[in-house]
Amino acid sequence: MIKTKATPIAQKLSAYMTLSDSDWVILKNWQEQTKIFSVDQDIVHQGQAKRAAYVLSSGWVCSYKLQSDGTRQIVDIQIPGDFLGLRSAVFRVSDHSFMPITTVAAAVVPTDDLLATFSKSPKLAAAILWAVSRDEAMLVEHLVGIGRRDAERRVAHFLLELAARLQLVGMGDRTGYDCPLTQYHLGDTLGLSAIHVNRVLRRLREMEMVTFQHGHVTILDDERLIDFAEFDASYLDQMTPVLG
Amino acid sequence: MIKTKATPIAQKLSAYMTLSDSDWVILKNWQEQTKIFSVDQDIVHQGQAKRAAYVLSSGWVCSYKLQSDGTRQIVDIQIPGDFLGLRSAVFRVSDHSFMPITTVAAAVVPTDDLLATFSKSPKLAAAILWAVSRDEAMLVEHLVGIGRRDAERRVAHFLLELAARLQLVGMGDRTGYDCPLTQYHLGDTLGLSAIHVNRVLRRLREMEMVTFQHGHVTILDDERLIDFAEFDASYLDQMTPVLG
DNA sequence: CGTTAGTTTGATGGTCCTCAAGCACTGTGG
DNA sequence: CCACAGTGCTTGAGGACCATCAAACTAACG
Repeated sequence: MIKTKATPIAQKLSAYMTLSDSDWVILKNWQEQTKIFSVDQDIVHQGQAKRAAYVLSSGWVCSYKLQSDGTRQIVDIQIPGDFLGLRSAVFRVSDHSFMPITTVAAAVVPTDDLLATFSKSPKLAAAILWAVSRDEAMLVEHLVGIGRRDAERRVAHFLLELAARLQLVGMGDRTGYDCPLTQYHLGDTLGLSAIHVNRVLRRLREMEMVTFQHGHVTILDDERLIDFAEFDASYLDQMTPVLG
Repeated sequence: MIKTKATPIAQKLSAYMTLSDSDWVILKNWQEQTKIFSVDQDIVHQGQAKRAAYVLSSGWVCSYKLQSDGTRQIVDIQIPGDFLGLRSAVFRVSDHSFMPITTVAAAVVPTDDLLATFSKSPKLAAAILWAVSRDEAMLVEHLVGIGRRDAERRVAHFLLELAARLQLVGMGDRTGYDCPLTQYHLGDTLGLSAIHVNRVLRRLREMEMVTFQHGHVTILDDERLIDFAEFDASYLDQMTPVLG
């Protein structure tokens, strides 16, 4: 298999376990039907005749919940290689909404295909379950961050998590990554006001640990930042399966 | 089937879908091996020869994460009928820890039995997946609460969620329920200090909406409380399956 | 009857929000 | 080519919300 042509999802899953040739073909076939979403155009699932999940092939998405007073809580940020609406493909949940942050290309995976994959390749099924499990671990970490970390650690931790995730799909390295999020996105993700996010970013910059300017996150002092944020990446990659 | 002998898990799942006689038997068989945990004795999964999940039959548990500075974030509260360590039965995740809040009786469900159940009864499998999905919806709602609700709404919302969950297993009604949580538990769950929780509870009491005293939550004004907390129970029960 | 766990209240201060305004950059239409 | 609007970033001032420290009180329990 030619690795340079690997889709983000294939890159991500193969970092977790060795995929067989047929697995690669299955993942490649998922790319057949692709949808494009443009910015600020809500990705809606309701009322579709055929229920489907998506896999992001390019672009960023956020899943969020709106409250009656107009405030928004971003629950999760999706980057290429991430699933989108996997649960809502199986359950008719009144769940969160999705909104593209950039222009997005997403592969459509019909529920039937997904279930077929599960029976065709138990290994791939395990890999997908791993990805889902990882998402939930991130959700827990997110909760801990908002509940029990101060603003600076919260921002630092989030930027580091993004770094780790992006590296897995080849969209960044130890020195940094491109990031289309605005300070409003950061605020709504971390339970802070955008204004406070700005001040926090300034302080982190002054501490010469990380900068976030012009759509690019630059990690100046890897080690000190990780130490400061008490970032422990184990929740992202130390998950090994019992079965398979 | 005699409903009075129903276990909490059976009660909960049957509220969601009609279970066949054989399903009831499977659930009953899960009760064969039961473990007792006493208060403050951590429930640990690591290093066990045979991996297993638990189903709470009585007592309350909390799952939490500790931080290096000593603060604790409670991620979820488990009540009778809830699963415990379902994911960590399948994945070797470095996940959160569990601690009993009261003395706890938990049915041990070996991973093998669980997987066997999935193939034996697709309907029961769907019901279990529903329960898991519901847990994640609660996690999301928890995140939104901590991120974007003020302390009073946060407490009110949490007490209402507990009410709804407990009613499903017959441990409470519209007027209230017994609750073994301390104000420290509430604080660590909601990202508040226990002291502030106390003040908030006093205010809610003075507003004559809800009281929490002597281990009992009394809902004084159902309607006004729901309105105040902007509590929308749909994330708890409006989830219907696409399949099955 | 002393000990411990949990609740309650007061005082003080810090973190973070809100309001307000200025700045930089981008794309658009006259 | 430039005015202008729109979006996002930046900084300041003032204040609300909630944490922390301290201490008294109550209930449960051996």
